[in-house]
Order: sequence, then structure tokens, then C-alpha cells
Amino acid sequence: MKSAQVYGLMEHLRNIIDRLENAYPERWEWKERDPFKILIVTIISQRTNWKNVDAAVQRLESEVGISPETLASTDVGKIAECIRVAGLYNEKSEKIKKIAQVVLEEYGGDLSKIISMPLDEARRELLKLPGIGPKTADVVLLFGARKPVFPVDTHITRISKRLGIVRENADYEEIRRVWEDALPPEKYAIAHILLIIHGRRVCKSQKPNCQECVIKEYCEYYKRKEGSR
DNA sequence: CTCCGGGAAA
DNA sequence: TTTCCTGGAG
Repeated sequence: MKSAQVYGLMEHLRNIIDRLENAYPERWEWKERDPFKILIVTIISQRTNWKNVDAAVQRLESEVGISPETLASTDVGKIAECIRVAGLYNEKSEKIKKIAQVVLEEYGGDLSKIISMPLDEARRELLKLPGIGPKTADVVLLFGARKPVFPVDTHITRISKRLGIVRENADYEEIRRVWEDALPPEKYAIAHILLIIHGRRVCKSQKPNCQECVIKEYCEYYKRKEGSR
């Protein structure tokens, strides 16, 4: 608490990301460049572990194909069957088909017509689509269009609150702004990924491995826990 | 605030 | 056996 005020929140967060970069040198690339595929994969990944997402995407890709044209003309039942392993398949398949239809009809099958617009406008358009909330929209904008937005997922929300850099009841926009203000835009993608890796392996929702955490000395949650034993 | 949901970890 | 997973909508 005191330390963050003394040397500044910006430096505080940059130090945290530097630590994570050293701790997790392996970078998993989001080698997918097609914004539409990024969008569909992100929908499938909602509240689902990546192993199952991968299987679902593989099957959808091979049996239907992930494009506005193929998905818009495929029966929802078929889409649901392909992505079944990822769970929440009835909701997700409905959303995927609807999105494909809207992109096809309203934007000529070209999602880049949306994401190449000015950031705020592009974000508003994405949020109109069914199944797309702030997290999914921002993932598409960052990884699909290299826009300066910082997507906030459950891991990043949890870590931010434990670190003590946002209020306990902070909402999506508040957490997003803290990270965007602290980091240079070219760092958003790697920081987003590093925080998720850290959240999965160490700063887990249940029984976090605080002892092996490389940023515990920056963490209010850890200090509270240490102080009370 | 609840529901959607199969699969793997615990 | 229960819990949890890179959310969003009703």
C-alpha cells in the first residue's frame, strides 16, 4: 500500500510485468491472424479450459470451417455438436451462428470493416453482437486488430484485486483502465498473456501458491496473509 | 443473481 | 465425489 504510493502505480505495475516476463520466458503465440476466427475461438473459450477449447475448434474447423459463410449456412445443431466438448454449447452455437449471419449480412462477411474503425466505435459495434461482452470484444480488438486495449479476464480481475491495485468491487472498466494507463500499448498483449499464465499456475482462485509467487512482495493479499500468522 | 455444461483436476 | 474453467445474457 505504502510502497505503491511512494514510487508510483505505473512503475509498480511495470515491475510486476517485468518479473512475470522473467518467470515465464515461454511465450505462447496467438498465431491466428484472422479476426473472425479469433472472435469465434474467444466465444468458445468463455468459461472453459483451453484443452477443451482446442478440441472444439479443431472439430469445428475440419467439419464446418470457421468463416462467416460456412457458419451462417450451417445448422445450429451441427455447430453445437462440433463444439460440445467445450461446454455451454447450446448458447455458444446460437451466438456463433448469429454472429456469422450478422457479419455476413451487415458487413459483407468482412469483420475488418468493424475492427478497422476508430477504437471506441469498433468496440461499440462489437458489443452489439450477441455473445460478445467487453472481454471478448477487447480480445478481438487487441489480438485481431492491434488496438490499444487491455482485455480483462477472470484471472486478471482476481490478480488485480489481490495485488491491491484496484478496489475489491472494481468493475471491468476500472481494472482495464489501471493496466492501460500503466503500460505502453505495445506491452498490452504480452502482459495480458503473462497475467493469465500466472493466474492459472500460481495465483489460482483456490489455494494460490503464494510461496512460489515471483511478485508476492508487491501483493497486498500475500502481505495480509503473512501478517496474520 | 442464476443459468449454461462437458471434461479434467482435486 | 465436487470444483472449476481466459463470460455473457435474461
